[in-house]
Amino acid sequence: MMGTSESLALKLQSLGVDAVDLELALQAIKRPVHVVAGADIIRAGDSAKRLTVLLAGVACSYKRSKDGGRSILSFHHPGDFCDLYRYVLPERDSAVGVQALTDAVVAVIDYREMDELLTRPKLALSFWRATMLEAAIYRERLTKASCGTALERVASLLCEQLARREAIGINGARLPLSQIDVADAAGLSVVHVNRTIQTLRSLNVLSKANHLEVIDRKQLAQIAKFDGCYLNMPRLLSNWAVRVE
Amino acid sequence: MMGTSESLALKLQSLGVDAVDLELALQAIKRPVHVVAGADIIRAGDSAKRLTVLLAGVACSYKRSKDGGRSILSFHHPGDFCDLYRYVLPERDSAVGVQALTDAVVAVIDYREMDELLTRPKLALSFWRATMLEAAIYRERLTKASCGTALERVASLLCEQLARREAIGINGARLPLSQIDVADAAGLSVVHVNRTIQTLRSLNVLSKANHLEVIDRKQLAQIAKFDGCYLNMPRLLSNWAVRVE
DNA sequence: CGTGCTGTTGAGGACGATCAATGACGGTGG
DNA sequence: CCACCGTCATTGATCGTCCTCAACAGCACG
Repeated sequence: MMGTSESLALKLQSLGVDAVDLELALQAIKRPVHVVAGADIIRAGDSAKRLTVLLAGVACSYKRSKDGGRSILSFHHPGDFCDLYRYVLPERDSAVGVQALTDAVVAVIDYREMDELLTRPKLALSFWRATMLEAAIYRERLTKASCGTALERVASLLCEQLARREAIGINGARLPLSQIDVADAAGLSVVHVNRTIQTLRSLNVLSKANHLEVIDRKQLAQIAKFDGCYLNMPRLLSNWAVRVE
Repeated sequence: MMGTSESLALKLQSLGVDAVDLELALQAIKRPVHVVAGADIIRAGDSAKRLTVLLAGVACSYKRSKDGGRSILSFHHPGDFCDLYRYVLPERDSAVGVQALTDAVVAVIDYREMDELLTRPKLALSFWRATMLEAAIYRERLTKASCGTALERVASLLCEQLARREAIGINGARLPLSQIDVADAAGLSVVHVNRTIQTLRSLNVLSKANHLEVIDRKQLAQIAKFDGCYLNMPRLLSNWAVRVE
């Protein structure tokens, strides 16, 4: 797990964690395990006494509707904490689960060690920041989901993932998501997502390959009306145009 | 402001603040002012060195789209902090503003005093909880906005507001929101919100009066598929049915 | 070689947006 | 006191986006 904690380190640094605290936090991470694509990392309703951190791969937080449908609330990338909410809120019965979308590696921090970490005020503030960032992401998704067209929603989703991955040192233009994942996250039908993606391909924004690969980020950001500011990642400001008008 | 801080006290208590910390927090609240309906409480892009707390009235966080449209991200009720995100995230240019929807009273906590408050670990955790709760609200709104029908969206919105107001001791069935506010928050056109509300009226869920008044909460919660758990308010569990199926 | 999953294509229909007009109400100034 | 105005609520009609259903192609898997 030596190599796999790099993303986590970058993530924590972007949250303002200093060198000493970073070392402490990394030492608290224990028991890395592999998870196969499609498996649940956290079952809804389960209430373990530890935090789960994604170290490699892509996962998603999701809810099941009673008709069996999956509604994806957010994607997780390496360095993300998957269940911070369970630590902070006494709420027993969160209906939210976390599922691996690719083969993944996760590790844990026991609540006891987390308690220790939080005695350090600056570290506590950083974790608060992580939650604030999550809220900002939801907020952004919410506006796009409420008012945006399908094209905007999908483009916005892709921008967000690319930007977040960039922030943790993953610069590839390819996103390991299926169209089904995108549909469940954007709140669109698979059929329509397919057509939307084809539109993006015909605009030379996405590659013609049968996987999800972004060719023209600038145009994608334009279509999405994407303003990366809300992600609060200083490293990104140069790459993602700030909408001015 | 003696009377107006009751909601804030209830809110903080529901976040787990103990008596001592509560007293400290309340003492940090300064300079209450009246705001008329429609006025901005916080302008987007403004970066003041103080937190703003809503003490009375209803407000909303909103974003303006470039065509002048208003997209409401969340409503604020007495006791809510309006701009916690600015304190926590260095992000300078949040495009989010806060507007009073009714005549309101707001007060402030200077950042310096907030820094003091946060040296108390339990209080810091409570503020983190507040943000986590906000995130949970966004998450819930997101699922409804993505997958729900207009009826579900509107009903869900109303349930959320009623439940949150109940948690701070406001039990009235009337919500001081215009149909325009509901439309901007639900991501629907005013016209369609109007028709949706008429449907709810014909179902005897809303009163026939020309303001927004909920008659049958149980049915409203059913229509909204509302599960108040995510609001994490112990006092409410008895009133809002937990969806089981 | 079948079986399952993802991606693709076509056709019809529903939900909600948009445009336009009218009514109801309160406030303001003549 | 009444005419005028602005805001909010309401109604009708049309149109577009996206959903649903259904079928099929490509590919990995056992």
